[in-house]
Amino acid sequence: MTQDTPHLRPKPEAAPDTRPYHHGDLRAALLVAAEDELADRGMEGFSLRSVAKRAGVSHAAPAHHFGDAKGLLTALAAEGFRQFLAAQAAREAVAAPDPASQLVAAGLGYIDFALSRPTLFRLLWQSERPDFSNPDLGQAARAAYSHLVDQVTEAGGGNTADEAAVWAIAHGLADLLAAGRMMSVGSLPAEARDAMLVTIIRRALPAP
Amino acid sequence: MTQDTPHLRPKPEAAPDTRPYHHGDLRAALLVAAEDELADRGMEGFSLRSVAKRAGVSHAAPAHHFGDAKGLLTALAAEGFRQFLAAQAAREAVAAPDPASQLVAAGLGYIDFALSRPTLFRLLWQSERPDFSNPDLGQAARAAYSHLVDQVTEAGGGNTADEAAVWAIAHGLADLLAAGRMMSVGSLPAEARDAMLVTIIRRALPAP
DNA sequence: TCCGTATCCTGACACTGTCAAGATAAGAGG
DNA sequence: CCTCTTATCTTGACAGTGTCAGGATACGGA
Repeated sequence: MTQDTPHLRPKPEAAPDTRPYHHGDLRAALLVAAEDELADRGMEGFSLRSVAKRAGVSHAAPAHHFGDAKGLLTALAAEGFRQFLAAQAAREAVAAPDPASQLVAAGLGYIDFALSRPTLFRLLWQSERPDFSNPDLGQAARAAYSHLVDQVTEAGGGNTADEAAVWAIAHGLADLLAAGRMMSVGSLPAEARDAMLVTIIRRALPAP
Repeated sequence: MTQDTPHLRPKPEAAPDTRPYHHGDLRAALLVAAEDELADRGMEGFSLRSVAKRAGVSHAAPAHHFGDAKGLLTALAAEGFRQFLAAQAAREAVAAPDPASQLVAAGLGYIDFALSRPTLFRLLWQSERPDFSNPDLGQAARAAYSHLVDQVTEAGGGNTADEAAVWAIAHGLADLLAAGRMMSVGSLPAEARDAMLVTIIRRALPAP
């Protein structure tokens, strides 16, 4: 949900030409700005001062809401994990109700998320910047894992190998496609690409 | 901006500064120092000045050999891809000679590399810092991909889905294990872990 | 109304990467 | 042996970064 930041965002009845001293909902605005920053400059070009500038606020303002940069990225990662689960749920909602189809749909949602928000995907899975001992983030991350385990169990798998195989193949596809490294699949048109992904993911499913 | 910082740096005339003005093989030393830096401080804590300090050289010395930080990381990534292939070759050398076993061995080598050098693995596959249009790096990266395609072809698979499935499952396992996210597999003792990985990778192999 | 306090700003510091200019050593040609 | 050229390395500077300290502002009760 990248917003286009056209101009100021005053409360409708506020003074039109002067930005109020108090932002109103700076915390949410900073999270939006942080995701825009990640999308624009990548994980390694991320700058806290630039995020503050995007939100139209001084360079030290984020500290009051998030402590430091790690705190901001921790909050963003927690929100990201929730949206990550939502992307899977969106695919599951339009898939056949049998467990195997639901599991494949979850894999497609996994990949959808990585393709539509590649840098946020990296923040969740590969970055060392979020604080994963944070309770909120830890809970959000565990929820994602639990969802996988539940789906595999319902699809008939019960052991470690079943879980790991499905997880690894979905994650591997997501990561390689998000990084633009798997062009043989990534350059296909959306429909053909989805069909290909379904074929691949089905290989890792527990044998019936 | 520390202009009047007291430089308490007594260059001892009496004490022999045995370090010669010219290093001798600074380029190689910087590559070693850079990998140490990545291993110690992670991808996001990497500092060019710190690398120079590790090599016992001034902060601007790396510029002459690599241009800028991107240049250093590009050279390191090229070297990394060659070691990445070497890790696969090491596993292949001790595996059965049939194509399927060789392909599984390559997958184990893929994972070995990610586990023994996790940050370097990220530099190769997820970082935006290396310049992948660099000829040397491009060639090294293509060699890794060609090796995969060759192995899959010999193992009887010929289509895109075959290649992608094996690649994705090896890469997914490597990335999740290197990040410490797949503890159900990662916490196993080495021998049991390898057996588990073989079981998982075989699922993605082309059907005979 | 008034005041406590959450919110936000300004200024400073130690870092970072990169550029410019000078110092030093190695090697080639006489 | 002596100069000259060139590659190598150092020093110093600048803008940008994250974070801390202290001051300014305005919201929300009392």
